[in-house]
Amino acid sequence: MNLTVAEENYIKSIYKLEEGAEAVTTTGLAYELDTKPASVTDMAKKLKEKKLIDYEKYQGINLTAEGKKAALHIIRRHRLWECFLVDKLAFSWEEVHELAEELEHVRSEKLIIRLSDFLGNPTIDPHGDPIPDAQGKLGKQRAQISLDQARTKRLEVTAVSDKSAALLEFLNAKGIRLGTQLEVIERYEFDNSIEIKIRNQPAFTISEQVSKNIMVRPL
Amino acid sequence: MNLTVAEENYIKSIYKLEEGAEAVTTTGLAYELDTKPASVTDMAKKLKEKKLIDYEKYQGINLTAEGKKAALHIIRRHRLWECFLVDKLAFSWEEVHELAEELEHVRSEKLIIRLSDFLGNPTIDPHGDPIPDAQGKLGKQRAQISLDQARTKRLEVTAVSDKSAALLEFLNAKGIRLGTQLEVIERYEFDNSIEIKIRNQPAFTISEQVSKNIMVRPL
DNA sequence: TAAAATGTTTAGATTTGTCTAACTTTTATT
DNA sequence: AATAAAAGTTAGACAAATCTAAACATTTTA
Repeated sequence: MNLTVAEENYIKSIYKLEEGAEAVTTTGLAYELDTKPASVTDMAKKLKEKKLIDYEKYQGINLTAEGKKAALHIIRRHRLWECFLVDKLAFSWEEVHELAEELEHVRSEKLIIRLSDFLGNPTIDPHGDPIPDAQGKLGKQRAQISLDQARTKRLEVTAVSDKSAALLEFLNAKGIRLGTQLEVIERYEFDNSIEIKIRNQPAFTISEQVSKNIMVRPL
Repeated sequence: MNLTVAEENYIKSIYKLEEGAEAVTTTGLAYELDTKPASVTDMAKKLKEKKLIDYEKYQGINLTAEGKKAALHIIRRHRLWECFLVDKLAFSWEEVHELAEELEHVRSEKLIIRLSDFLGNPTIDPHGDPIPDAQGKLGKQRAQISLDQARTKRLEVTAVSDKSAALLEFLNAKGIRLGTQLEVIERYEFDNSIEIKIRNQPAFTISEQVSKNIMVRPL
């Protein structure tokens, strides 16, 4: 299956939205891809033709098995390049998403296998997301929960679900990275903000916007 | 200056043909890019508009100073990726050209600077070609001469000018790589073939086709 | 349940890069 | 120098990916 860059981006975004359990709507996908609903409808017809998605007029979009497999291969490439950029070229986690968006479209099975070997076949990327293997299989993911939903006091950061430079820079500034251990001091119901503390540093408060995107596991 | 992938490929090919001292003709460029003369004429108008080439109807194509600078940056990216593929991912020299053709179009100054650092700021690529620096400057190139024109008996291979997998695989098979020391045993005028010997191995004959593409320096 | 609001699709246009076929200019040949 | 051949250009078409504006379908809400 030979996909264009645009097709690959659609497949990846559909996969992402499907994971979030929402039905994939024309508008939602347009928003995700920063394009217009009309463009999504056009592309949906093409991807249906290629049997990568199930699509009926007005009925939303879903990946077929084949589409899912394609998505996992693209995601594998993306996450391996992110590892390369952080581990080998010393980029910080907020810089790599954009670059990996471009590198991921270089299609060579051999390149990706060698890159993975070179990196020591990593299983998670710099944001804590799991890397599919060469067959497109995702290792069973540790049960993750977002910080705003966690109900224990002591937690460890396992991933970040929003990869925007803005959020990641904020987390850098606060000293929050993968593996950081947190203690929840207080939850404020009126705005769902949370007061947290890292080690012996002074406590600080983060908004629901932020805590929703921090994935944690209980300690 | 923001170039499309197609524009970058044109600029790179024009640079290559200009180096070969030939005037860059519509047909020659079409052949180099595996496209049609009509397409070249179309693109020439665009590149002239962007002031990257000098072009007048029927008068051939030449890079402007700005065009040359752009070309050198693209070539820098290409050659650095080739180094990465060979040095870090253990690809052989005949495999990397194609992959680098894709990787070179990821435009990020920072990425390329870091990649270069990571590789130890190499100055020649796996085919013996010099790598332009971050300012687009080419280190003064060692005077190179092709094997078919060399007139001394003992020579060292410094570069290969044709990067096709076919030629490079042939050279692999014969044990010819960068740095290989050769002795010319005989030159046959009727077909310009050359009999050469490596170390203590048996002599063998190569065609003019091949010897034209092996760059050497006298020992 | 009918009207309004929201969401989706279609139709037609645009941009980029390409092509073929016809035409023009330049170069080579007699 | 006239003409033939080669090289280069133009015109018009096409595919991919996008857009706007208008039409259509579904969902919400009053």
